[in-house]
Amino acid sequence: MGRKRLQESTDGRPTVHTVAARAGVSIASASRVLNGVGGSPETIRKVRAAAAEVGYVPNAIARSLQSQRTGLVALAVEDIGNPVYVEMMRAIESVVAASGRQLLVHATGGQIANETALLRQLAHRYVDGMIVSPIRVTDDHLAALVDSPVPVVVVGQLAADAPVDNVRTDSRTGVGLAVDHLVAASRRRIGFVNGPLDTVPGAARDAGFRAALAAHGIDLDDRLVEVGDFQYAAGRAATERLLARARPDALVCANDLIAVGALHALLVAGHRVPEDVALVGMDDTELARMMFPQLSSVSLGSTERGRRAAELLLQRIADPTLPPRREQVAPSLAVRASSAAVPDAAPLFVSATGPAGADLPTPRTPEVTA
Amino acid sequence: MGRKRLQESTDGRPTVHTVAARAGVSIASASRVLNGVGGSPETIRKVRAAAAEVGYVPNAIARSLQSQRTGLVALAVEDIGNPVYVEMMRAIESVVAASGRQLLVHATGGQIANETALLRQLAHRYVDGMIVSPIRVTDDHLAALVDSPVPVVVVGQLAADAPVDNVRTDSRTGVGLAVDHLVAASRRRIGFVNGPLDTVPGAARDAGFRAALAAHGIDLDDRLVEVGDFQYAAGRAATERLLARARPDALVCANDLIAVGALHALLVAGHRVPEDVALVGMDDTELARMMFPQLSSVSLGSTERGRRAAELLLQRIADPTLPPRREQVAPSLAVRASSAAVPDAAPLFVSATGPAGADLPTPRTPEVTA
DNA sequence: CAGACTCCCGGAAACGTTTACAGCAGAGAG
DNA sequence: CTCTCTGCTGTAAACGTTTCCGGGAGTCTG
Repeated sequence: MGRKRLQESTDGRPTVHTVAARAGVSIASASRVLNGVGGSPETIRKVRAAAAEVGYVPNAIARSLQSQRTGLVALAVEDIGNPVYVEMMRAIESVVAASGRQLLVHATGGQIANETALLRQLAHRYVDGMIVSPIRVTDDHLAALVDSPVPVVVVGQLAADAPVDNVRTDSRTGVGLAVDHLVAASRRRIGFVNGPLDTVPGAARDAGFRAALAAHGIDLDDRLVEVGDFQYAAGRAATERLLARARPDALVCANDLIAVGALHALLVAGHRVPEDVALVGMDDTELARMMFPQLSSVSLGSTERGRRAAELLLQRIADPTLPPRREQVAPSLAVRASSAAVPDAAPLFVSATGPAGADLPTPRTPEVTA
Repeated sequence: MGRKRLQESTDGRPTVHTVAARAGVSIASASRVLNGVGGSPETIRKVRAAAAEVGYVPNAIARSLQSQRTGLVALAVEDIGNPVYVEMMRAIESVVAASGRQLLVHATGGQIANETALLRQLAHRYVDGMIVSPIRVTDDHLAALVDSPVPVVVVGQLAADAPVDNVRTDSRTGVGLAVDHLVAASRRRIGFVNGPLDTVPGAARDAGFRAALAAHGIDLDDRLVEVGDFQYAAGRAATERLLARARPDALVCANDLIAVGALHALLVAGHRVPEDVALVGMDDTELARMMFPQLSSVSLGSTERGRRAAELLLQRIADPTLPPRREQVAPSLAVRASSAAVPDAAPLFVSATGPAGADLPTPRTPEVTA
């Protein structure tokens, strides 16, 4: 038997050397066969057999070191519990998988240190590229993005001159759609439950809300504005605070999680939705359709943004010399039962009536692209 | 300037060679300084300066090839949109992060081919270990798990003799808790909305439901059992089918997503929850608390299972010779408004009454560990 | 002042793979 | 029969890092 220089046969996993020795060929031939390129029938047979016998499995890291690519793409979002990121992830995944790569998701928990550390660490070549959707952006952060060793695409607002591929939407305008819709439905005491103002989306949505009210000549009543986290619990608590001091006839929420919290707070407090208070969320996630009544929501095109981000990333991986590009996805409004303008005689929120026809007032996702 | 043998200064990224040459030291010294081990003050200064000047960033892949560890741990679940996995992920993440590693999440989409492929591919050393929660397990699958080149921990039911670290719960018993609770509340026409029977959890829950009814001497009415996916839409559709042919006074759902779908179907059909139909979900996720009324739910200890799985994995990574271990987490029942036994005079599902005290009937997660 | 000890340094090997290159045998063409 | 071409093979270099090891300089001890 050719036992010339086998690797540690004691515990080490088999390498291409092991297979080559066992098959009685050189490592070059073994590698070629294992990669399906070249090799005589006899060699192929011997190598295949040897590989199977020792249970050879190639070391992807060594391969990557050689090929300079890992076939992995990462997505970093702050909170994987937010369904909007799930939708985005699904869109990205389908594009990425189609290119033969795999998608890895990393939750940063929103801590900025975490996110920069991730960028500096993960991007140190473990992945071929990365899509990141930061909710806070510092200069430090931006610097890490710009001189990342691997291609990065940012989903979300970014400084106009940042030399980074960027897919954005206009949530400022998005909030405007919600306000327009509510005003058209004769609501005037429109409240707003927002996320933290020191975040990029929080700030944009606040600006959008103020601008929209102004455009309709409505004075902003500060008691109708509350701020919390972009989470369910915070949304519910913020709404409770708001309801304790004001009497809105409509509520715009900065995302669907907050809107669900608001809905809960409203119902617990005995308000009818939409009769007493109309409710509009944002992001138009599956969650909005899961509620009863179903929630109107401003779509920021998460799926579309995810798809485009993935495409930008793949293109940049293919050609790193491309100039930075920026794409924009327009918001739209999905009107559902939680804000449908209905006559008082036909309340949408039925609780103890007959079954027949009760489903009617809950329209199936009528998309009003305003 | 010592321009002896710099790497391709044209486009290639700086390597430790670049830094060493620029600092006028050997690559060994450069590496030592960059790793913070050894080096004279002067050398340290020179290397640090050189590294900063060229913007050196270590190649993690090369480092991993040498050290045989990547510092990455993967979690593979079928559907990242299911909040139960989000909870599990959070628990795992906190343990993994504490060990200085990073967690990557991969959604398999439930396709078994996908999952085995992932195992065979990702586990080819890109990660130091992997936690996987399969909902279907074939022999092929099991084989891939057993001779995975990296440590694997399975969350979920597995053949008793499978030599794989395993954290499980007893969802069979869990369903029993729900049925016991409903029977105690004088419900007798108890329906069941399950996931696919060819999945491990689906089969276990089906068995649990039948056993529990039998234990209470209740004959199973097949019209009260429906099957769909473990998803919201499927749960809603399945419940609609069930309601079209039967008249349950309680519904047990195989997970919270299904339960939310069932709630929607019930409310749309005009049934009051819990007066007309009591509802119990499973997994006790955040989603259950987000609903109105809040859903009772059988906790399968997702957080606990995630934590334990992560600990098992870290221990196995530290010592791969450990014998396979199996841990079990007991289910418990969280009773909330959707199944609270209340006198008819004080309906839980208030829809248009005053605000004061209306929150009372919605208890804050009273854990009844039966 | 000699010896032992400490500290730092550079050369070289190693991790496991892919691949450029050259050698070699066999086959077909002239 | 010789020349060329084709197809396969093995040697060795490369990817970028860490680390073992031997050597040299300096310091402390006796």
